[in-house]
Amino acid sequence: MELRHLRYFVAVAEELSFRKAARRLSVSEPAVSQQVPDLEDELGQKLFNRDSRRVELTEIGRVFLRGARRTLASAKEAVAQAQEAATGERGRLTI
Amino acid sequence: MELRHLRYFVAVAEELSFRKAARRLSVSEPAVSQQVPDLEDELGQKLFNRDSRRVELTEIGRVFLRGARRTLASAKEAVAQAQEAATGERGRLTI
DNA sequence: TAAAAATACTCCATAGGTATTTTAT
DNA sequence: ATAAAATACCTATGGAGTATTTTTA
Repeated sequence: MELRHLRYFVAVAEELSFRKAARRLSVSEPAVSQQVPDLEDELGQKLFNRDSRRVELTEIGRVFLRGARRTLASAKEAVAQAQEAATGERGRLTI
Repeated sequence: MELRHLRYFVAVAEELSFRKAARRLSVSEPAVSQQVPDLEDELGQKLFNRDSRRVELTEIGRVFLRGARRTLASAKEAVAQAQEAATGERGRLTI
């Protein structure tokens, strides 16, 4: 599992559409149609109920969505904290 | 940035050795020697001071280590929660 | 000179694209 | 008939391996 899987999953969960998620992610729809099932296979759990007409989160998908968002936010924060630490360090050095 | 970068970074940070980290990750040392600088490049920050003799975390590396661990733990927990939800759901259905 | 990281190179797995098919309304 | 997901197929990016070089204590 990589952050890419989580990014794609969250986009589909928020758009409730593979096409719209793909557009938002700036990738093709088949790329999303590949990665989401890959993630489901790795988890061994269906995250969406879907047919050609509607996409909806499963109960497990709703649970995983919280964890996926939390993880992506954590990654983002880790980067931000490193940047802040760098700024702080530079500040200390150049004073 | 992908979870792979964080896994490799944390392994090096804990082993303070690219070789030992590679062994622990069951990959070759050059794989680690490639991914860690890739991560540093993406962050725009050095995470380790290193020469052929010693590897040590930078101040920024120490900050990022906390975030990387937290993120990996979050990903792990997200999976665990999905599995637990699946177990609970199965339980409810089969009662 | 020994031990570890970095580099060079090669290979291949897979992410992603285009085209097409399937499916449900 | 339409719209969206799934599938087929192909390409190419980049992750990873082996061999080698560089570095420094």
